[in-house]
Amino acid sequence: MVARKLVDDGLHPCPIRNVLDRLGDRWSLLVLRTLAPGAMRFTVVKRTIGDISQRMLAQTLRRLEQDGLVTRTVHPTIPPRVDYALTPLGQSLMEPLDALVRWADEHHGAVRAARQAYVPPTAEAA
Amino acid sequence: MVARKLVDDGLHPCPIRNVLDRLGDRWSLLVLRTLAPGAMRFTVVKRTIGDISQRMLAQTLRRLEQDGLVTRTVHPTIPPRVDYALTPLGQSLMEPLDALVRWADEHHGAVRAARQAYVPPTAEAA
DNA sequence: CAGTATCCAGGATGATACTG
DNA sequence: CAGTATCATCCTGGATACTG
Repeated sequence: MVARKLVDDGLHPCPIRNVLDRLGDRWSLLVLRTLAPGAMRFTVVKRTIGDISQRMLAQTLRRLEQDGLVTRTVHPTIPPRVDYALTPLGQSLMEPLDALVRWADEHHGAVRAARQAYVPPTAEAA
Repeated sequence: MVARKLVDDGLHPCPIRNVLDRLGDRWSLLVLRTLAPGAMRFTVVKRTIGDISQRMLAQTLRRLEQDGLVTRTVHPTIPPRVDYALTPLGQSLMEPLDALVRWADEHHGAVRAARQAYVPPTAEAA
């Protein structure tokens, strides 16, 4: 989802779409899952995901924090150190999320196969 | 997810991201859920969702069909009639999907509250 | 009815550079 | 280290018009 301003008030009339739209961006779910094992520093999250830009990670973490899914803890040291962790709310999301991931894991074979076998409707020239 | 070409080969190295990226667009999950009760005509799906354009619905249905989640049945009548329905694979997705929706339904209150209470880090001028 | 083709705007994302 | 600011890009999705 995507073109709709993801950063807006998040006030889609339908509460489900309201929440799901946020998780539907490219990184939220991934970041959430990365944090699942426990608190982690900014850089570690970045390295773990690999192909996320500093900008996107910061932005995503902000939104997750804003939604109450993640906490941000600043350690006043030099160099600075900031830890991110799931809140109880964030952890409660892990369960349904894991279920979805499990589905993806179990069925991606079928999906790939379907994509392979797919013949566009236009070719109905039988 | 979003900026990445959703229509690409869908060959993200990680199978989970590969599948999830597809479902992460603005309409897929919604269309899937709309079809959950049973086969439905194009127009009915469109009306049920309400705020989806003809273009987006057609495109979304195509992708779902391509991924083996939905079937497309053409009745050679005039005017034409096309029914869409979930495949067994599509139905198997309903379960984890419902779990996610249930989560959203149960916790959107908490999320909204968090958004309300949120104070951006910059304001740390205590 | 069920789509497809085209045009267009907004926005999500990435790269780069700079700061505390 | 942990960000923020800015710039450029290119995708997503809406609107509209046309077809079988």
